[in-house]
Amino acid sequence: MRPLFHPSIEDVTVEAILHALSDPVRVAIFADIVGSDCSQNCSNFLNVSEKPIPKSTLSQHFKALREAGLIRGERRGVEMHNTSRCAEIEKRFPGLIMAIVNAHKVQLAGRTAAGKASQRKPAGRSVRSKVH
Amino acid sequence: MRPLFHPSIEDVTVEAILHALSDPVRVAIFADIVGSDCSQNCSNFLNVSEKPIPKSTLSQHFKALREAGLIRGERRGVEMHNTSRCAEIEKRFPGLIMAIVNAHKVQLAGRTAAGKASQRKPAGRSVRSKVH
DNA sequence: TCAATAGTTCTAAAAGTATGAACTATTGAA
DNA sequence: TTCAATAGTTCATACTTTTAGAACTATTGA
Repeated sequence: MRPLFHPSIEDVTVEAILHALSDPVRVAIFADIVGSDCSQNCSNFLNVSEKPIPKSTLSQHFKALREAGLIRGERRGVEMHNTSRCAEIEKRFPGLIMAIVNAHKVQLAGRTAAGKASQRKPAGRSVRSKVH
Repeated sequence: MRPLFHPSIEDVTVEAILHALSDPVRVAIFADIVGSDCSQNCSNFLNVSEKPIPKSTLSQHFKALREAGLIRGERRGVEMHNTSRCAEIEKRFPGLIMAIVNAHKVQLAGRTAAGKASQRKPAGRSVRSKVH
């Protein structure tokens, strides 16, 4: 178990950030870490989606967020303590994180409203499970 | 050759936008379309990267941008006319596109400066070609 | 009608992602 | 201590997505 890799802020790229946050599970995790910016560990996120997510998958998602420079993971005894690197990223790419987190709120609000109004499922196809 | 698909603005998702713009070639294309928001066709982009990009790949990139709702493609005689859907997206997700395009400018500026100062290649590993 | 041009679609290979199983590290009890 | 429990990582492999050459389609102008 080699120590976790965290890129230094100059090595953080927009592409990596966008890629990391283009996955619904990862934004959910990230939004949560940003929201309550304190103790957060993997097992809290076993149910971010409808289906429970296997822990190996979750671990990979955390790795993706870490390596994109979005979060910092630190071992606290037996579990993991994750914090967002918002402040650093804000300096490097002003407004980026805010805009993305905001857009997600808008989208979620829209979906909730639509669901309440007509009890239908969201129309948008998932990026990941799209059939070509 | 079925007519090109364009999602209606309500069906555009943040995930799809981020995913589309998490590819260096696609942001380059998109930034270009946004910048000079007029006639733009695929063959103008055969050299956006160091290596020339095959036209089938380019076509797929344009498709990705279209299906994410970022651009609109319209046939103009023998070639394609692409325009950004920034205005619509700005209404749905205020500030999102601006922040992303901006972040890319910052990154590009940083890389150019670093290159001029020390003639070294950018340190960041590509998201796409990362070895695990 | 035909050649040239611009782009799409098809297909197979390459790259990336998900997940069960095995493994590692830390803690707190017996 | 030693050991079981807990939390997370790594490995192997199946599955999905992306890439790019080849074949195809649509439009134009000679």
